[in-house]
Amino acid sequence: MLTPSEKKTFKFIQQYFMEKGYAPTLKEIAQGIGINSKGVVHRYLKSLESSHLITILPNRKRGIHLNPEANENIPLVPTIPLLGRIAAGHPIEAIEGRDEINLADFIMNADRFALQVTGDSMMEAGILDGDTVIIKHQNTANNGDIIVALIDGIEATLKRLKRLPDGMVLLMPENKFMETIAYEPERVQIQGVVVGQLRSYQ
Amino acid sequence: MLTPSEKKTFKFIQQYFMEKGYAPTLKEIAQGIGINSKGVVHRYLKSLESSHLITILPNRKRGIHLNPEANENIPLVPTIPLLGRIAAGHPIEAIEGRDEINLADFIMNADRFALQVTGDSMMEAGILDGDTVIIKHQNTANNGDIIVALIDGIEATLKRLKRLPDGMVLLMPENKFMETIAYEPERVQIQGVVVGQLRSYQ
DNA sequence: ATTGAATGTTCTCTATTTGTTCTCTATTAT
DNA sequence: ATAATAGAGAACAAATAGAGAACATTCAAT
Repeated sequence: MLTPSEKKTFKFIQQYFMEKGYAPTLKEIAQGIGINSKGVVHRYLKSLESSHLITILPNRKRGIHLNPEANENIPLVPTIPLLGRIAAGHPIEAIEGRDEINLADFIMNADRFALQVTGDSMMEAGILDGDTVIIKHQNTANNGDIIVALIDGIEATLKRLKRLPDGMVLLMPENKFMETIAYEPERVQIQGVVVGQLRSYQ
Repeated sequence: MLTPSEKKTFKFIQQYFMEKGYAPTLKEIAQGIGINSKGVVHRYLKSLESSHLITILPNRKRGIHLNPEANENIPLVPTIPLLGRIAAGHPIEAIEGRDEINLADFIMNADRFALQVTGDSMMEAGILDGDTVIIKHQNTANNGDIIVALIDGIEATLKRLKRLPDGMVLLMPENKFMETIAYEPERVQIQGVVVGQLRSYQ
């Protein structure tokens, strides 16, 4: 069980690692968490090590390793540290005010469910074959929303929605090799709207 | 059976845990439930402990554990139902064996963190401007992995990795308007590998 | 190989915060 | 009246937080 100071220390190390690519010195950690004593920092590191969150290479300068599979961090809150913003050609830049992502906020909710996407019809919108989309269940949608639509009560499809002034409903794929199709409104039933998307590379 | 004050105390502790990830002090609980006396809080905690709702680590600061069985109402594992597979032109098809996605498996781990992506350099790999990528911290990577690389110790970038037989390192964007650049291996430091990606449309 | 500065390690000391155990009082329902 | 519930707050013990000195080790420059 970590004390707040130990948690703070751990987060600082993670952040430092990302920005610089190597571990901080004790002095840098001390400054980073707002104290002066290297000795105190060392004590915190020992504690983090016995929680298996880090490994200390004895006597090595910047000899701190972040441990891969550390389950001490029993996540009551499904969060993951958000370390910053990455853009080609710049150092990683911290994001003010937000330092973690709460997955519960991000996705979970009673009326949400997931679908696994097959096919490339939404490729150009960044939704690839194999991705999972999070759908909010609702029967209406706005122009431009990506929706799950049921056509003629049988076919299900994931498309971007556009309603024409004359009432026709366009279902537009995001793939230049596929065609937009127009339907009479009574043939199209909206089942939900895409509110999130996730992909695993493992 | 719990008295109203004890229930209030328990709920406060649960809430605090969700928000901070560690237990509150007696003083914080007292403030949280609107009283002044630490002693009174301690009495409530003893009662909660004998109801097996919590465990108290003696003399430890913030030494309160929530007992798992007591947390049925609060989802320990963040999951979302996986309803099936959607492909253009077919009804939604159920996926056997898997009926929910565990976000904790998906993402969380001590050596994972998130970065927010700026720019379109990985657009054709389905990673768009504004997306969040989940990075696993590691110093090596395989050909074809999408990595966070630090170039000359300064620039950070998200690219696909390819090593040439002659030792040069290619960092390849997934955008036909951008160019692959080759670096001497010593200029490129691998900071992590993309293991997941998420996007919110809200 | 030597040297010196930087860094890691181990301490002791101090202060503050927090947990624990009391006793005392007030209110409410049975 | 009695018991159960709520609360205040004092007194003490223990954990946490921090400073900083002293020494050991590493590492880069010479």
